[in-house]
Amino acid sequence: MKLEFIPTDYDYFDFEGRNYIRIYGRDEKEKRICVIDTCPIYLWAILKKGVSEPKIKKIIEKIKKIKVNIAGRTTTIEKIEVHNKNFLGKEVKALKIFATNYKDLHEIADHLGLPEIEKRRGYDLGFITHYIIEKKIKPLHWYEIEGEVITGIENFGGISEILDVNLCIKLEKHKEIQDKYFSPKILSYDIETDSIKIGEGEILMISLVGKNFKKVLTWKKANKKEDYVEYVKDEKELLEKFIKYTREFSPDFLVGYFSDGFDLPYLKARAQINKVKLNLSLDDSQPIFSRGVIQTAKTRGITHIDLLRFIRTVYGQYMQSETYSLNEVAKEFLGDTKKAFELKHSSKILEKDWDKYFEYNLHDSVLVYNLFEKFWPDILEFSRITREPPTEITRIGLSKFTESYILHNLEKFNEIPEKKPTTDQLSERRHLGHVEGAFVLEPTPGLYEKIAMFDFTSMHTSIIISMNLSGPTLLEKPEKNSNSIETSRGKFYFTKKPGFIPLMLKEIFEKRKRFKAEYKKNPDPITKARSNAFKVLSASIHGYIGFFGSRYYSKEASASILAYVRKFNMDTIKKIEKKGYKVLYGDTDSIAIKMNNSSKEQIKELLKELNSNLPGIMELELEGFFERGLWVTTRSGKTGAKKKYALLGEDQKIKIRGFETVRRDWCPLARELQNKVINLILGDGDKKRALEYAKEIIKKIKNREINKSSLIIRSQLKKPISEYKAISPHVIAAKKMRELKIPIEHGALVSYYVAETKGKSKLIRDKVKLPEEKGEYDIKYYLEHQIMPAIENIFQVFGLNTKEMIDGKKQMTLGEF
DNA sequence: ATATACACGGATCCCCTATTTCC
DNA sequence: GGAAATAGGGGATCCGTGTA
Repeated sequence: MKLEFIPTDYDYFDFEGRNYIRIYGRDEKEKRICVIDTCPIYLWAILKKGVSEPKIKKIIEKIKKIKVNIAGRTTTIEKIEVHNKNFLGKEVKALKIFATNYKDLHEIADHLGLPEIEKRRGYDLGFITHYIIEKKIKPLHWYEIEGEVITGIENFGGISEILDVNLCIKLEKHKEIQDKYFSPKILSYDIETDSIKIGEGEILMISLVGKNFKKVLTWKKANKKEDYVEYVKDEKELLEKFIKYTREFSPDFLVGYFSDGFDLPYLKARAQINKVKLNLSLDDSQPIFSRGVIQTAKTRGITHIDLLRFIRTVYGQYMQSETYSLNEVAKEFLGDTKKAFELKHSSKILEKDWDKYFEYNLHDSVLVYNLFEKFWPDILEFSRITREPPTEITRIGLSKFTESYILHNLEKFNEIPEKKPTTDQLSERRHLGHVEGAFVLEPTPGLYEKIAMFDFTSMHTSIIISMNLSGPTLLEKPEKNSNSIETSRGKFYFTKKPGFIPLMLKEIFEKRKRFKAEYKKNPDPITKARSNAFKVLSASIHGYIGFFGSRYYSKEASASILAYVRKFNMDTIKKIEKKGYKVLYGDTDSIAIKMNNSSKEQIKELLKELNSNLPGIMELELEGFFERGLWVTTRSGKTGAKKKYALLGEDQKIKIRGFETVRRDWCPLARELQNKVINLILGDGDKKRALEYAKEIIKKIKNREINKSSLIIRSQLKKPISEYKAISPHVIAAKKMRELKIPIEHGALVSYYVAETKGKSKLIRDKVKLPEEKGEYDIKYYLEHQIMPAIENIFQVFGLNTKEMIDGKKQMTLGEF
């Protein structure tokens, strides 16, 4: 049997003591295929230098006798080969030890404590990763495969009987073929329940949305019945129908939003109560829940994806949304929002409102479906680039992205993979403390005209590549013809012989450049996603090297990268100043210059000259020209504030960084006022209006004319309530919520306002009230702690003392500017 | 536990000293 | 009169959220 095949998911099973992989996917006719295969299973034993040939032979004989008995199976050594390999960039002689079961490699490694063996590696990758590296059947690539169709009970104990696929094939041959379009079958779902606590209330309804498929399953009958609503008898039937429809639709991806943490655990809990088997996987198994801090719920074949987790890791840092609620995220990426519906306990929902609830529930699944379509190119590209299946890459963090890429690309360098750090190493690394980071130039507060902004293109990345920085390229002692850098942890030397990490990064960097250009020439979601995936990967390597949990961790390399970052930025600033320009500000990789009377051409000429002196692939770029820029003092008023500025672009767009107006832990009133003030000053140059506007707001606060919703302060609970050492206002708000039985877990966003209270306490936390709580807002607090701090420093730039603004003792005139 | 460091700024914590209160 | 309680100042620390 010969067919075209694209893998979407992998799992594995044991048969007669050996590991077999199961690859789920589709053929060119969109039929469901399961491919069964196995691969050589082995680990590496790196030999000490200078072990003689006869000695090696002896060791091999010894190792061959190793037998491991675990969990009722016996794993034996199949064969041993001697190879010349590289480990951390150095040539080594290593034994490739083949065994029958991947899970037992760890145990075998424990039996290899021979004096001639230096290190044991390559047994901790996970069998699926190992298989993909070994056989190169990568997720979401097309293959022409040949194999025997498995039928009947003889093969693997009747596996084909259980699997709900069109065809089950034992792989014999495979060949990667030219990429072609693949559109996965998607089914999104969302549940509505009577309690937010997992399993505590009944599931009221479940919506399902796929291509040409819309359904809301419910046991609650309403007045008006839309076509998509299907009534069932009770919760048990609701669950059964959900499973039935899902299996019938047979999607590649079953997609939810926060469904690892809510929908699927809830379904599991209710299924248990109702004695229903939640067999959503193609092998008839139930979702597997892992115990980690963030719960995951994995299914096989019909792959469960929690879209929230992917969006959070990949786009979190770049998102405008202040929360990860489906509503905000959908608004940002789709321009669509949830249907308005006030969630209540089912007993309190009026008869006439149920059909609205159904519509609301359906629309949530529609949003999730559309979001998945939007992010599918990203999932596809990340999966292809890191060679890990979607079920993994939608759940891992940035360090794992990088690590997967490295592990899957080691072969080109003949490298043996480094192992994960042990618990001891982890605590040791964590105790090393921080390395000195980037340099930030203190600005002189003021309003400036005509500004040019320079920045280094992918600064950390280009430094790693240009200076050949990484753990394996670090030299133990100084050598001639090496790069060296003075850091806070001493002077470090790096070989000039290109290391595999800088080389890999160079490839990523060049691909990123190429795909970015491709995207600009031919903008479509795929080229955009590809460009973005390489951008994320490229930007994460530096963090990965400095991350204590990584396989290729190096504090020395991390310190050196940052030392170079400081050096290049400071040197460039000095050179610019030498040319007679004033440098207004600089942060890490950026430099803001006052243009004075220079033309744009002259600035570009300066840039060209600066670039001619930069090493390797390093490049300084023109970020843009700006008409005006505003820098303020810190609250103490003694120094210029870093990481806080506003720029007016030539396109009249205002770019605000760091100011309270961009921070979600300030009340909307203060944020909007500050935004308005900055806009008036920067855009129209209208200080008078800005001042008047501020005064108006102050008056309104005093007269209690401000709507409470403008005064709500939001803050995230970053850990369990009990772990807080300092009981701050938002912790009190969280405690209040808990008292009201509103489920509150860490990670939740807490809202509150500061109210006037009778008590004498000066602590703000004693004035905290929840938004629903009755009370009058505290005029003094909002004036002194929200409004004034947001605008004071800005007016101060113009020499205006705002101290008297609140009590209005002194009438301010424009003359004071 | 799940990429890094720098930075701001609010609020509380904590220690010290001065003042007030209580017996 | 003397001990204990309280107030207030100020630096240290905690905490969340930004920038890069």
